[in-house]
Amino acid sequence: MEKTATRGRPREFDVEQALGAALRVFWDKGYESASLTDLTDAMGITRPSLYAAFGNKEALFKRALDLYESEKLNYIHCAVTAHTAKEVARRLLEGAIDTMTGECRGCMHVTVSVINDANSVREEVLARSNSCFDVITARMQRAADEGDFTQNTDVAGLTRYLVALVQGMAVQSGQGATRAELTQIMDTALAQWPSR
Amino acid sequence: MEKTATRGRPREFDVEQALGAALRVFWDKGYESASLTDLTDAMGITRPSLYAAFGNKEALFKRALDLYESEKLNYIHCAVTAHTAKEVARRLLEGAIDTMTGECRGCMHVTVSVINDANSVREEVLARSNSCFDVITARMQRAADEGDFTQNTDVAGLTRYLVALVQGMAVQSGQGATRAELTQIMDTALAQWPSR
DNA sequence: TCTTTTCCATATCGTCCGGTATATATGACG
DNA sequence: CGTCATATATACCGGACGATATGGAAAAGA
Repeated sequence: MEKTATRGRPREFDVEQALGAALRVFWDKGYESASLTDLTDAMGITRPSLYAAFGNKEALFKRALDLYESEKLNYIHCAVTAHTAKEVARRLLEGAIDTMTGECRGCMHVTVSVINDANSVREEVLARSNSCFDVITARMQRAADEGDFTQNTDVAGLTRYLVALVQGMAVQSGQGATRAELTQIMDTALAQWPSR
Repeated sequence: MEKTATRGRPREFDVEQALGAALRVFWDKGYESASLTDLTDAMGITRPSLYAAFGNKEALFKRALDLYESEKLNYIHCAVTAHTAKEVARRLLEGAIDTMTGECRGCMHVTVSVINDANSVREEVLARSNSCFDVITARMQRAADEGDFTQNTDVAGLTRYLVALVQGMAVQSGQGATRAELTQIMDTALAQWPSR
């Protein structure tokens, strides 16, 4: 999609690196609270360079969101390949902990969607958040069909429950919880999981 | 604390009612995203009236936070009076659902604390959030001392787990989850609870 | 009624916001 | 080298932000 224009003065900064820096800012502050000054400072570029490379703040955010999902939420698609529902849950919670104790705290979907602001970006994040939910629901439904649960289990409820745990860990992580404390949550949940 | 000055022209609006309106705005939008225009529109007063009655935006927020805790989070102090740990959990989750499906969605503590902004108000909210956590921890520790759990239970972990569920429900509620969907989460959690 | 006190309405302050116009620097191509 | 296309740097735009100065309206006390 990027034009490989050789004509003219070449760009002095690395677009992917700048995008990574922008992601970290949005991840921390959400959309509205991340100012252009925050962004350009973190990206090490000037305002006109940002607009030339990405269009505007909203387009930059969507690019950052794509990067977030492909690099930071890939653990979800990885987790659903596990062979049992409990192993799916374990990998989901572990993946969440790894992501949330890495370069930034919390979850970008949560951070952006929690504020009931009428900004255009929230709808996009909600849709993507629901998409993650659907992936897990489908996997849990398969587990139910395969007789993976010890008792009659409400699949939608169990999925919502699992996602709520991840979102709760995101909140606590953003509030300063350590990796050990997040692991306590995971261990407590897995000790109660309704299947082998 | 309010001066009962009979001298001069009396105030034309009801302070408590205006405070309730301000609470709903902060509850929806958090601190920074709630503009003075949002607030005065909802409160039905003008800017100078707001400043005369409450001092400034930050002071108004703290007053609203007090109101939120005394009117909306009282279910926590009510829940910990239950006789078993499981009943405590049930009342906590039920109270959370009731609060989050009332006049506003989500949890004000969550909304304000997820944004990693350096504003002065966040620290206050984090402290109060931790205070809620401590109340539940103390109750769960008592339950453990009274032999309330079926297996050896990590009290801090179980508390974090329970709080994570409430916070996750807050996130989903803010994302549009219905009361029935939140109840699914509660039912799933209680069906697995590690005690009678 | 007159003074005092406080409230309300309007208009405005300085600052930061997202976004851009203008001018200059730099490198590819002929 | 000269030309052209594009990047960068500076300074700026209109608008929204939190907060206030100012002036008139209204009610209590003398």
